[in-house]
Amino acid sequence: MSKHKDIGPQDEAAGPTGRDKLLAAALKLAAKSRSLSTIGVRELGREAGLNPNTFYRHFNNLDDLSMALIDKLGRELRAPLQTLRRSLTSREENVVRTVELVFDFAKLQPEVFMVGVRELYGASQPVREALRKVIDEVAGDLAEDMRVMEITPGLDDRTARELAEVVVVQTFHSTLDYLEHPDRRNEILRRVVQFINALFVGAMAIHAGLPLATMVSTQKLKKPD
Amino acid sequence: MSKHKDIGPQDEAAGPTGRDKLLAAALKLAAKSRSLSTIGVRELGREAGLNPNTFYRHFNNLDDLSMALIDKLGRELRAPLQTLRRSLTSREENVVRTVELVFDFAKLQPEVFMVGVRELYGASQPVREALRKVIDEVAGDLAEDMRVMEITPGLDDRTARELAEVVVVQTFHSTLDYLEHPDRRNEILRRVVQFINALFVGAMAIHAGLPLATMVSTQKLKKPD
DNA sequence: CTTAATGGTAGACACTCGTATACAACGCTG
DNA sequence: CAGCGTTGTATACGAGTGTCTACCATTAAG
Repeated sequence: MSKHKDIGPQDEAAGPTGRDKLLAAALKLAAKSRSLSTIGVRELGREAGLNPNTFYRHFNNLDDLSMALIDKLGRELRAPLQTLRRSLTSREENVVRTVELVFDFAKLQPEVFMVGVRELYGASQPVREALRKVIDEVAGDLAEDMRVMEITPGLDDRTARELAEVVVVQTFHSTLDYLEHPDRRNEILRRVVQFINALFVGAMAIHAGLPLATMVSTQKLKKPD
Repeated sequence: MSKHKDIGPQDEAAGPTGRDKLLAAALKLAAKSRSLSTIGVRELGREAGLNPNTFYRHFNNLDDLSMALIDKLGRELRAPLQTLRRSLTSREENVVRTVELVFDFAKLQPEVFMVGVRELYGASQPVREALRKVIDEVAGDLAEDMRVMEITPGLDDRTARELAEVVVVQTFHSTLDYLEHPDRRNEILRRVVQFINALFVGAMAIHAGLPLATMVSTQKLKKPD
């Protein structure tokens, strides 16, 4: 039914391999309805326009397929982020630009993000761990940014790393809200940026020597009335 | 085939109603393996020691059961938090105590938390919304705390409310890590408290217009598309 | 031309599943 | 007593599932 022997100058666009078809189908199904681990092999084949058994030619488990999908996700997300990092010279715009990039990416590939965030708390432990690893890597990139561009000067590496992790997780979660509520996108972007800024400022203020007792009561930081 | 005619004195501990059995079974199954929406009616009846069809005597859907479960979760979580709030007089210990209470509660009822956080990003939209509502309520309580105890004096209500929300969500997420890694619990508790403190301090510093804040908070938003 | 590997198909087996219908035991209330 | 709503059971049907075995088509190597 398909003539995939079309050797053109630069084809492959019209003839994705069965494996890719299955991956795309899994993404589509997972985004639309349920979680990855609950998709059926037959359902998958149906969506991909393939025989159910073809699945086993390429994967052993659904977990196997999931891991392949996460690999793809990690590669597709991290690359543009690193590219952006190289293009940003002024530290003032770093946070906003980065969050904007993530959100733009989410708009372009909504399924990837929906599935990714969802599976972060999903049933399969291997999948969860693989996703944590992706997040760890992105957080590592961000921490490196923070250090090189002196976004949080003076902060020790460990704290910076912990901050980066929280920021990344929070941003990813917000992505879901961002996708689900197109009418509130500016509001959501504003909140995330505000959150990140507050977090950075607070961490540095604490690190700059404010005693912990005053931290919570904060009478020293008097209001500007 | 079964002699279920074993009536105790007149307690209810030995004889919970079928509805409760089903709820407990659902919690157990959802915590152990998959998400709520993927549990089978038959599986549920089996776990509860009941006939599959008994399910339909009490619920219409799995979503129906899920909502009942979330109601229970909300009630069981919010009450002790409010009790604790009344017992705390010194504002210095408020943050730590509250987080500790949540974590203790999580240790007592791990399944509830696991399922709750998981379903926050699950397949069923009604369930997601119900859980958001629970989080909103807890965040409302926290915001009220912050206002009354002057934890973040001078901060406008809206910002305080947004902070509270982020804090609650982050704490809930951390609960999963807390449960999954018993060896790292002190570390996780420390991180959450540090995170909350940094967030509060940073928000107030920005609000107070401290020069420290200008380093990272002067970024401008790109114009929306 | 033979051979083998790779990717895809077809059919079949033994399940599990949701749900419909019918039936039994119970506590009410009359 | 009868009547009735509630809760739980037994059975059965059709649909969907994972996976096994066998078969076909294309490609590349010998």
